[in-house]
Amino acid sequence: MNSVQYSDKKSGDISAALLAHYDVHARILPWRAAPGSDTPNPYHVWLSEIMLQQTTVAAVKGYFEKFTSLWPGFAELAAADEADVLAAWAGLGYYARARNLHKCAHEVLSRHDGQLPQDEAKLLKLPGIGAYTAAAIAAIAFHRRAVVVDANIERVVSRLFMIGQPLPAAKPAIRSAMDRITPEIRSGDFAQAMMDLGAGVCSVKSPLCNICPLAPHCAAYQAGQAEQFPVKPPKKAKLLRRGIAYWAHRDGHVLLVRRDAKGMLAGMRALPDDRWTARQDGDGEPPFAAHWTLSNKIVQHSFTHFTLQMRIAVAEGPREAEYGEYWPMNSLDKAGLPTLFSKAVSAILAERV
DNA sequence: AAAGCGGGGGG
DNA sequence: CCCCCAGCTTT
Repeated sequence: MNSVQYSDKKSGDISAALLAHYDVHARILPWRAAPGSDTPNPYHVWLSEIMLQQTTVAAVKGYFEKFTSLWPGFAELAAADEADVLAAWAGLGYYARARNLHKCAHEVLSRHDGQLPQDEAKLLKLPGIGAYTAAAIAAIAFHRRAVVVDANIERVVSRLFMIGQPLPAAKPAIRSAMDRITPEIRSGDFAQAMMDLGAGVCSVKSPLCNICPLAPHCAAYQAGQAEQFPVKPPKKAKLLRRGIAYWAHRDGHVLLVRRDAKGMLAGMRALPDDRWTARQDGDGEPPFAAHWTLSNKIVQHSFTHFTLQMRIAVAEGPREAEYGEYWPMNSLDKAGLPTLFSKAVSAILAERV
Protein backbone atom coordinates (compact mmCIF):
# COMPACT_ATOMS: atom_id res chain seq x y z
CA MET A 1 0.00 0.00 0.00
CA ASN A 2 1.45 3.36 -0.92
CA SER A 3 1.46 6.41 1.31
CA VAL A 4 -1.21 8.33 -0.60
CA GLN A 5 -3.79 5.61 -0.16
CA TYR A 6 -2.86 5.20 3.48
CA SER A 7 -3.28 8.91 4.01
CA ASP A 8 -6.74 8.90 2.42
CA LYS A 9 -7.91 5.94 4.47
CA LYS A 10 -6.57 7.51 7.63
CA SER A 11 -8.37 10.76 6.81
CA GLY A 12 -11.61 8.90 6.26
CA ASP A 13 -11.18 7.06 9.53
CA ILE A 14 -10.64 10.32 11.38
CA SER A 15 -13.70 12.08 10.00
CA ALA A 16 -15.90 8.99 10.44
CA ALA A 17 -14.80 8.51 14.04
CA LEU A 18 -15.33 12.15 14.91
CA LEU A 19 -18.72 12.49 13.22
CA ALA A 20 -19.97 9.37 14.99
CA HIS A 21 -18.84 10.88 18.26
CA TYR A 22 -20.49 14.20 17.36
CA ASP A 23 -23.82 12.54 16.60
CA VAL A 24 -23.94 11.46 20.24
CA HIS A 25 -22.06 14.22 22.08
CA ALA A 26 -22.68 17.47 20.16
CA ARG A 27 -23.15 20.45 22.46
CA ILE A 28 -26.66 21.89 22.45
CA LEU A 29 -26.22 25.58 21.58
CA PRO A 30 -28.88 28.22 20.87
CA TRP A 31 -27.60 28.95 17.36
CA ARG A 32 -27.21 25.31 16.39
CA ALA A 33 -29.88 23.41 14.49
CA ALA A 34 -31.33 20.49 16.41
CA PRO A 35 -29.18 17.39 15.72
CA GLY A 36 -30.12 15.71 12.46
CA SER A 37 -33.32 17.71 11.99
CA ASP A 38 -33.96 21.21 10.75
CA THR A 39 -31.49 23.35 8.87
CA PRO A 40 -29.75 26.15 10.72
CA ASN A 41 -30.91 29.76 10.43
CA PRO A 42 -28.19 31.61 8.47
CA TYR A 43 -28.77 34.81 10.45
CA HIS A 44 -28.25 32.91 13.68
CA VAL A 45 -25.13 31.20 12.35
CA TRP A 46 -23.64 34.50 11.15
CA LEU A 47 -24.50 36.38 14.35
CA SER A 48 -23.07 33.66 16.56
CA GLU A 49 -19.90 33.36 14.50
CA ILE A 50 -19.19 37.09 14.77
CA MET A 51 -19.83 37.03 18.51
CA LEU A 52 -17.65 33.95 18.96
CA GLN A 53 -14.57 35.55 17.41
CA GLN A 54 -11.97 35.42 20.21
CA THR A 55 -14.81 34.94 22.66
CA THR A 56 -15.93 31.93 24.66
CA VAL A 57 -19.26 30.17 24.14
CA ALA A 58 -20.33 30.93 27.71
CA ALA A 59 -19.79 34.66 27.24
CA VAL A 60 -21.74 34.73 23.98
CA LYS A 61 -24.97 32.95 24.97
CA GLY A 62 -26.67 35.86 26.74
CA TYR A 63 -25.70 38.36 24.04
CA PHE A 64 -26.98 36.05 21.33
CA GLU A 65 -30.40 35.82 23.03
CA LYS A 66 -30.50 39.60 23.49
CA PHE A 67 -29.62 40.33 19.86
CA THR A 68 -32.03 37.83 18.33
CA SER A 69 -34.75 39.17 20.59
CA LEU A 70 -34.07 42.83 19.71
CA TRP A 71 -33.31 42.20 16.03
CA PRO A 72 -34.67 38.85 14.73
CA GLY A 73 -33.18 39.14 11.25
CA PHE A 74 -30.97 41.11 8.88
CA ALA A 75 -33.69 43.62 8.01
CA GLU A 76 -34.37 44.56 11.62
CA LEU A 77 -30.69 44.80 12.48
CA ALA A 78 -29.96 46.95 9.43
CA ALA A 79 -32.78 49.29 10.43
CA ALA A 80 -31.38 49.75 13.94
CA ASP A 81 -29.28 52.74 15.01
CA GLU A 82 -25.59 51.96 15.23
CA ALA A 83 -25.51 53.52 18.71
CA ASP A 84 -28.11 51.02 19.90
CA VAL A 85 -26.13 48.12 18.45
CA LEU A 86 -22.96 49.33 20.17
CA ALA A 87 -24.80 49.72 23.46
CA ALA A 88 -26.23 46.20 23.20
CA TRP A 89 -22.72 44.89 22.49
CA ALA A 90 -21.25 46.68 25.53
CA GLY A 91 -19.27 44.26 27.70
CA LEU A 92 -18.59 41.74 24.96
CA GLY A 93 -15.39 43.44 23.78
CA TYR A 94 -13.74 43.99 20.41
CA TYR A 95 -16.23 46.69 19.51
CA ALA A 96 -15.18 46.87 15.86
CA ARG A 97 -17.18 43.66 15.55
CA ALA A 98 -20.39 45.46 16.48
CA ARG A 99 -19.75 48.21 13.95
CA ASN A 100 -18.97 45.66 11.24
CA LEU A 101 -22.00 43.59 12.24
CA HIS A 102 -24.24 46.56 11.55
CA LYS A 103 -22.42 47.40 8.31
CA CYS A 104 -22.70 43.78 7.19
CA ALA A 105 -26.45 43.73 7.80
CA HIS A 106 -26.71 46.84 5.62
CA GLU A 107 -24.75 45.18 2.81
CA VAL A 108 -26.85 42.03 3.00
CA LEU A 109 -29.93 44.22 2.49
CA SER A 110 -28.49 46.51 -0.17
CA ARG A 111 -26.34 44.12 -2.20
CA HIS A 112 -27.67 40.63 -1.51
CA ASP A 113 -31.44 41.07 -1.47
CA GLY A 114 -31.65 40.49 2.28
CA GLN A 115 -30.09 37.04 2.14
CA LEU A 116 -26.59 36.06 3.18
CA PRO A 117 -24.62 34.85 0.14
CA GLN A 118 -23.86 31.13 0.27
CA ASP A 119 -20.53 31.28 -1.52
CA GLU A 120 -17.41 31.39 0.64
CA ALA A 121 -15.66 33.95 -1.59
CA LYS A 122 -18.65 36.30 -1.47
CA LEU A 123 -18.97 35.92 2.29
CA LEU A 124 -15.31 36.85 2.62
CA LYS A 125 -15.98 40.27 1.09
CA LEU A 126 -18.48 41.26 3.77
CA PRO A 127 -17.37 43.44 6.71
CA GLY A 128 -16.24 41.49 9.77
CA ILE A 129 -16.03 38.20 7.89
CA GLY A 130 -12.53 36.80 7.47
CA ALA A 131 -11.19 33.44 6.36
CA TYR A 132 -12.44 31.51 9.37
CA THR A 133 -15.93 33.00 9.48
CA ALA A 134 -16.53 32.72 5.72
CA ALA A 135 -15.63 29.03 5.79
CA ALA A 136 -17.67 28.39 8.93
CA ILE A 137 -20.83 30.05 7.56
CA ALA A 138 -20.55 28.37 4.15
CA ALA A 139 -20.12 24.96 5.75
CA ILE A 140 -22.51 25.24 8.71
CA ALA A 141 -25.33 27.37 7.31
CA PHE A 142 -25.23 26.29 3.65
CA HIS A 143 -23.68 22.82 3.64
CA ARG A 144 -20.90 23.85 1.29
CA ARG A 145 -17.63 22.00 1.69
CA ALA A 146 -15.20 24.43 3.33
CA VAL A 147 -11.99 24.07 5.30
CA VAL A 148 -12.62 25.63 8.69
CA VAL A 149 -9.66 26.51 10.89
CA ASP A 150 -9.94 28.28 14.24
CA ALA A 151 -7.75 28.16 17.32
CA ASN A 152 -9.42 24.95 18.56
CA ILE A 153 -8.87 23.23 15.24
CA GLU A 154 -5.26 24.44 15.10
CA ARG A 155 -4.69 22.73 18.40
CA VAL A 156 -6.45 19.47 17.49
CA VAL A 157 -4.77 19.23 14.08
CA SER A 158 -1.31 20.14 15.31
CA ARG A 159 -1.61 17.31 17.84
CA LEU A 160 -3.09 14.80 15.41
CA PHE A 161 -0.15 15.24 13.05
CA MET A 162 2.50 16.51 15.50
CA ILE A 163 3.09 19.68 13.51
CA GLY A 164 6.15 21.04 15.24
CA GLN A 165 6.60 24.48 13.68
CA PRO A 166 5.62 27.33 15.97
CA LEU A 167 2.49 29.36 15.21
CA PRO A 168 1.83 31.32 13.10
CA ALA A 169 4.34 29.70 10.72
CA ALA A 170 2.50 26.39 11.13
CA LYS A 171 -0.78 27.75 9.77
CA PRO A 172 -0.33 26.61 6.14
CA ALA A 173 0.57 23.07 7.22
CA ILE A 174 -2.37 22.98 9.64
CA ARG A 175 -4.80 24.20 7.00
CA SER A 176 -3.48 21.66 4.52
CA ALA A 177 -3.94 18.86 7.05
CA MET A 178 -7.45 20.06 7.89
CA ASP A 179 -8.26 20.11 4.18
CA ARG A 180 -7.12 16.50 3.92
CA ILE A 181 -9.33 15.24 6.75
CA THR A 182 -12.40 17.39 5.98
CA PRO A 183 -15.13 15.20 4.43
CA GLU A 184 -16.96 16.12 1.22
CA ILE A 185 -20.31 16.08 2.97
CA ARG A 186 -21.06 17.28 6.50
CA SER A 187 -17.97 19.49 6.55
CA GLY A 188 -19.90 21.92 8.75
CA ASP A 189 -20.69 19.20 11.28
CA PHE A 190 -17.10 18.05 11.06
CA ALA A 191 -15.82 21.54 11.81
CA GLN A 192 -18.18 21.91 14.75
CA ALA A 193 -17.19 18.48 15.99
CA MET A 194 -13.53 19.50 15.87
CA MET A 195 -14.31 22.70 17.77
CA ASP A 196 -16.38 20.84 20.38
CA LEU A 197 -13.48 18.44 20.77
CA GLY A 198 -11.03 21.31 21.20
CA ALA A 199 -13.27 23.00 23.75
CA GLY A 200 -14.01 19.98 25.89
CA VAL A 201 -11.54 17.16 25.32
CA CYS A 202 -8.49 18.39 23.41
CA SER A 203 -7.98 21.28 25.81
CA VAL A 204 -4.89 23.48 26.06
CA LYS A 205 -3.87 22.03 29.40
CA SER A 206 -4.50 18.48 30.61
CA PRO A 207 -6.27 17.17 27.51
CA LEU A 208 -8.58 14.19 28.15
CA CYS A 209 -6.86 11.83 25.73
CA ASN A 210 -8.27 8.80 27.54
CA ILE A 211 -11.78 9.62 26.32
CA CYS A 212 -10.82 11.18 22.96
CA PRO A 213 -12.36 9.49 19.91
CA LEU A 214 -9.30 10.52 17.87
CA ALA A 215 -6.69 9.14 20.26
CA PRO A 216 -6.05 6.05 18.08
CA HIS A 217 -5.16 8.43 15.22
CA CYS A 218 -3.28 11.07 17.21
CA ALA A 219 0.48 11.21 16.69
CA ALA A 220 1.12 13.49 19.67
CA TYR A 221 -0.90 11.22 21.94
CA GLN A 222 0.97 8.15 20.73
CA ALA A 223 4.20 9.99 21.54
CA GLY A 224 2.87 11.05 24.95
CA GLN A 225 3.31 14.71 24.03
CA ALA A 226 -0.18 16.01 23.33
CA GLU A 227 0.20 18.96 25.65
CA GLN A 228 3.34 20.12 23.84
CA PHE A 229 1.32 21.09 20.75
CA PRO A 230 0.75 23.53 19.18
CA VAL A 231 4.12 25.23 19.65
CA LYS A 232 3.59 28.90 20.48
CA PRO A 233 5.97 31.85 20.16
CA PRO A 234 7.30 33.48 23.35
CA LYS A 235 4.96 36.01 24.88
CA LYS A 236 5.68 39.67 25.33
CA ALA A 237 5.61 41.37 28.70
CA LYS A 238 2.47 43.32 29.41
CA LEU A 239 2.94 46.99 30.25
CA LEU A 240 1.29 48.87 33.09
CA ARG A 241 -0.34 52.21 32.26
CA ARG A 242 -1.87 54.80 34.54
CA GLY A 243 -4.68 57.18 33.77
CA ILE A 244 -7.57 59.15 35.21
CA ALA A 245 -11.30 59.10 34.53
CA TYR A 246 -13.37 62.15 35.41
CA TRP A 247 -16.70 61.92 37.21
CA ALA A 248 -18.49 65.22 36.58
CA HIS A 249 -21.82 65.10 38.38
CA ARG A 250 -24.77 67.48 38.47
CA ASP A 251 -28.32 66.94 39.73
CA GLY A 252 -28.11 63.16 39.88
CA HIS A 253 -26.51 62.97 36.44
CA VAL A 254 -22.94 62.29 35.31
CA LEU A 255 -21.21 63.54 32.20
CA LEU A 256 -20.53 60.88 29.56
CA VAL A 257 -18.66 61.33 26.29
CA ARG A 258 -18.48 59.39 23.05
CA ARG A 259 -15.01 58.03 22.32
CA ASP A 260 -13.25 58.51 19.00
CA ALA A 261 -14.30 56.28 16.12
CA LYS A 262 -10.80 54.81 15.99
CA GLY A 263 -8.58 53.16 18.56
CA MET A 264 -9.36 51.77 21.99
CA LEU A 265 -13.05 51.26 22.78
CA ALA A 266 -13.84 53.07 19.55
CA GLY A 267 -17.19 54.76 19.35
CA MET A 268 -18.27 53.65 22.80
CA ARG A 269 -19.82 55.82 25.49
CA ALA A 270 -17.33 56.55 28.26
CA LEU A 271 -16.22 58.73 31.12
CA PRO A 272 -13.90 61.59 30.08
CA ASP A 273 -10.22 60.78 30.60
CA ASP A 274 -6.77 62.37 30.70
CA ARG A 275 -5.77 60.98 27.28
CA TRP A 276 -4.19 57.74 28.46
CA THR A 277 -3.41 55.29 25.66
CA ALA A 278 -1.75 51.92 25.23
CA ARG A 279 1.40 53.88 24.38
CA GLN A 280 1.58 56.28 27.31
CA ASP A 281 0.13 57.23 30.66
CA GLY A 282 -2.45 59.96 30.87
CA ASP A 283 -1.10 63.51 31.25
CA GLY A 284 -3.10 64.19 34.40
CA GLU A 285 -4.80 67.19 32.83
CA PRO A 286 -8.58 67.29 33.18
CA PRO A 287 -10.61 67.66 29.98
CA PHE A 288 -12.24 70.80 31.37
CA ALA A 289 -11.83 73.03 34.41
CA ALA A 290 -13.62 72.13 37.63
CA HIS A 291 -12.79 71.66 41.30
CA TRP A 292 -11.49 68.15 40.81
CA THR A 293 -10.82 65.92 43.80
CA LEU A 294 -8.89 62.74 43.18
CA SER A 295 -10.78 59.81 44.65
CA ASN A 296 -8.75 57.09 46.35
CA LYS A 297 -10.48 54.48 44.22
CA ILE A 298 -8.30 52.78 41.63
CA VAL A 299 -9.89 50.68 38.93
CA GLN A 300 -7.63 48.07 37.38
CA HIS A 301 -8.48 46.58 34.03
CA SER A 302 -6.47 44.37 31.73
CA PHE A 303 -6.53 44.75 27.96
CA THR A 304 -4.82 42.53 25.42
CA HIS A 305 -1.57 44.46 25.36
CA PHE A 306 -1.47 46.45 28.61
CA THR A 307 -2.97 46.79 32.05
CA LEU A 308 -4.55 50.08 33.08
CA GLN A 309 -4.68 51.46 36.61
CA MET A 310 -7.28 54.17 36.43
CA ARG A 311 -7.87 56.67 39.22
CA ILE A 312 -11.10 58.62 39.35
CA ALA A 313 -11.39 62.38 39.84
CA VAL A 314 -14.69 63.82 41.05
CA ALA A 315 -16.19 67.30 40.73
CA GLU A 316 -19.45 69.08 40.18
CA GLY A 317 -19.78 69.38 36.42
CA PRO A 318 -20.38 72.53 34.37
CA ARG A 319 -23.92 73.75 33.82
CA GLU A 320 -23.60 73.26 30.07
CA ALA A 321 -22.31 69.88 28.93
CA GLU A 322 -20.20 70.93 25.97
CA TYR A 323 -18.13 67.77 25.96
CA GLY A 324 -20.87 65.19 26.13
CA GLU A 325 -24.22 64.47 27.71
CA TYR A 326 -25.45 64.25 31.27
CA TRP A 327 -26.72 60.77 31.94
CA PRO A 328 -28.98 59.82 34.89
CA MET A 329 -26.90 58.04 37.55
CA ASN A 330 -29.74 55.65 38.33
CA SER A 331 -29.79 54.23 34.80
CA LEU A 332 -26.09 53.98 34.00
CA ASP A 333 -26.60 50.27 33.36
CA LYS A 334 -28.41 51.34 30.17
CA ALA A 335 -25.65 53.65 28.94
CA GLY A 336 -23.79 50.83 27.17
CA LEU A 337 -20.49 51.44 28.91
CA PRO A 338 -17.53 49.14 28.27
CA THR A 339 -16.50 47.09 31.27
CA LEU A 340 -13.59 49.37 32.18
CA PHE A 341 -16.01 52.24 32.82
CA SER A 342 -18.64 50.02 34.39
CA LYS A 343 -16.00 49.18 36.99
CA ALA A 344 -15.39 52.89 37.58
CA VAL A 345 -19.13 53.53 37.93
CA SER A 346 -19.45 50.73 40.48
CA ALA A 347 -16.50 52.07 42.46
CA ILE A 348 -17.85 55.61 42.61
CA LEU A 349 -21.46 54.72 43.31
CA ALA A 350 -20.35 52.40 46.11
CA GLU A 351 -18.33 55.25 47.62
CA ARG A 352 -21.23 57.70 47.44
CA VAL A 353 -23.71 55.48 49.28
C1' DA B 1 4.40 40.09 8.94
C1' DA B 2 3.11 42.46 12.98
C1' DA B 3 0.34 45.24 15.72
C1' DG B 4 -4.10 46.73 17.65
C1' DC B 5 -8.19 45.46 19.62
C1' DG B 6 -11.86 43.42 25.38
C1' DG B 7 -13.20 40.69 28.48
C1' DG B 8 -13.91 36.78 31.33
C1' DG B 9 -13.14 31.94 32.72
C1' DG B 10 -10.01 28.27 33.93
C1' DG B 11 -5.90 26.10 35.67
C1' DC C 1 -1.49 34.95 38.67
C1' DC C 2 -1.05 33.76 33.74
C1' DC C 3 -3.11 31.93 29.61
C1' DC C 4 -6.17 31.81 26.02
C1' DC C 5 -10.47 31.96 23.56
C1' DA C 6 -15.57 29.70 17.02
C1' DG C 7 -10.24 36.38 14.44
C1' DC C 8 -10.52 40.66 11.72
C1' DT C 9 -8.58 44.90 10.16
C1' DT C 10 -5.04 48.06 9.60
C1' DT C 11 -0.31 49.31 9.24
